[in-house]
Amino acid sequence: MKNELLSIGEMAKINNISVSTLRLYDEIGLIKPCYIDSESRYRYYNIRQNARLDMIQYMKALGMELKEIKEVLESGDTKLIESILIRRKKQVKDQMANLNLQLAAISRTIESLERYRKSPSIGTITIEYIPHRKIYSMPTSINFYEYGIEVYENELKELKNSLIKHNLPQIYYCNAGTTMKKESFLEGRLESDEIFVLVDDEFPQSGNIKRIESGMYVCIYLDSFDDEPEYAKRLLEYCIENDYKVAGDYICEVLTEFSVFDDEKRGMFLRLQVPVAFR
Amino acid sequence: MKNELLSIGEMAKINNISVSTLRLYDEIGLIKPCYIDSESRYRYYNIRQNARLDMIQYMKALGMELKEIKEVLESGDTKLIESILIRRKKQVKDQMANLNLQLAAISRTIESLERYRKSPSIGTITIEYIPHRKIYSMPTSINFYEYGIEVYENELKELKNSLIKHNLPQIYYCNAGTTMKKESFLEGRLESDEIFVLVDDEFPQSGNIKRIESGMYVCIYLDSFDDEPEYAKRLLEYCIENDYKVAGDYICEVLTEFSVFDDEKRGMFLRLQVPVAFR
DNA sequence: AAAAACTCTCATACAGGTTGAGAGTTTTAG
DNA sequence: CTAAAACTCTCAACCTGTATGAGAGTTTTT
Repeated sequence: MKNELLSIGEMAKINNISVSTLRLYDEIGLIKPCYIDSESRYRYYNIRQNARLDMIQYMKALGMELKEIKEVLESGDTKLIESILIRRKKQVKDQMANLNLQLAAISRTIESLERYRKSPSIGTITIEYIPHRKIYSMPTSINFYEYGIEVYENELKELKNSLIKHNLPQIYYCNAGTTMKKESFLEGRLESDEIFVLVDDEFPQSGNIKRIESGMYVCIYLDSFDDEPEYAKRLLEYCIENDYKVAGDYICEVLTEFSVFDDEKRGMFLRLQVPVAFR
Repeated sequence: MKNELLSIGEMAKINNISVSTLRLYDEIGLIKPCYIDSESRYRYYNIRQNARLDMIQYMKALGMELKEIKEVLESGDTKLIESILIRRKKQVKDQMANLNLQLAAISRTIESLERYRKSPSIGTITIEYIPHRKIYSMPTSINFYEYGIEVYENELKELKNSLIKHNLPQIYYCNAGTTMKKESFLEGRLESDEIFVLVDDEFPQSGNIKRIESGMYVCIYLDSFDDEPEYAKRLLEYCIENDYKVAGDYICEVLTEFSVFDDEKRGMFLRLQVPVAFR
């Protein structure tokens, strides 16, 4: 080692960086060794070059790309740095907003899984208080009860595309459901009305957002769409037998949907529900 | 197109995903087309497969890796999903903490640049109120005024390594500085005392953190370390001439450091300062 | 002078795709 | 029915910011 000159390994060590990273930076011209032995091709650095390397690491910590860093270092233009930083600031904010959504979605999913494990067995009928909910919904264009799962899938796709088109976070797309008018339900006709996804309070307000009021609901649990007609019937019968007055529209809510068990069918856990009033 | 079957392009379109991504998912076994024409090798999907694709996209939105998603889908174990989600939750939180630091650092840097542009010309002497500051500092092991920039660089490196060793965010490493005892300054001896980086209030408390009190400071601006001795002398002379009583230790503060203009020297903007009391 | 430690170049791998070439297949228009 | 348009196939390369490793050469230490 010549006086004042640092080998690549030394330079790497004092800067807490790897040797290969230094070689990469040399290659792309971010920071070139101040001397290269013409015979051995060994790279040698001067300790003064730390300043530049610090700057590189600092900009990297700010989340800038190597390309941008190079550009900035080459131009020597503080205006350019600033504009990149301002852009970056926005990026970071977006990322944070995104992570917040993710976090909320993860929590919801974990809760959903817990509920799945603790949920009553298929066919159980309960009378429960359900807090108010917000939904993002669209009217169904076809009554999918008549046409089967394919049509339902299509409607769901459209709902999803609508989310995308309005630039809304798709991450909510997990707890979905459909509604049916009270009248249809009471008359035993299966006529889909709306399809929706549940959203939480942070969801941006928009035209398609509705609120489902809190209240007492009579519910029945099941695990397949195929069984919906039969279980809806049971639900209605139960209401009549027990003299509950149906007070609002019928909802078929997907509590948990983990299609991990089967490739073709939605692995589901559903709760059919109607709000009731006590006379 | 056969009835009920979707070509890869159609499947891609209704799921807002690219054709090549679908091919990739096929290749890694995430989702296989339900039918492949044995002659043309064209992939065909069933609309029911949307369920699985939805799940994949949902998990992706949760920040899971494709590998993890595959694992989960193959195992069909909700416990596994949950453990991955819990791990992921922690990751997301860490990332957010990181982004918060980044955001603060970016803001500081933008401010720093603004200050740089608006700063007085070299040699200007000012008397200003400076709010209190927090620093992360280490005593200098050698008086680098005697040995020059290389030694300073080394000290700075050690400070940085100390940050890393204590697992502290390196992102603060931008506004650095050194201090000198009041007595040394008054006697015109250049003797370095401490080297530091400025940190903000969110910085984790630790043994090396000190507070520099707010107050009135006499300051002189310059743009190179090399000029420090001369400008420190001028600062002292100014204090004496104007009968300001030096009330504390001397600080050499790096306001802006953008070594974009030169490979070898720190492109700097410095402010030498001493707190003063009015008699 | 030998051994240990270091460095060189070149190649490969990672994730999660995107892009493109060149060939073959299906659908549509006339 | 045929030609053109649109689609799809495979295979390969590219992106970022490194990490890892092979095999050869160089420097430092013993």
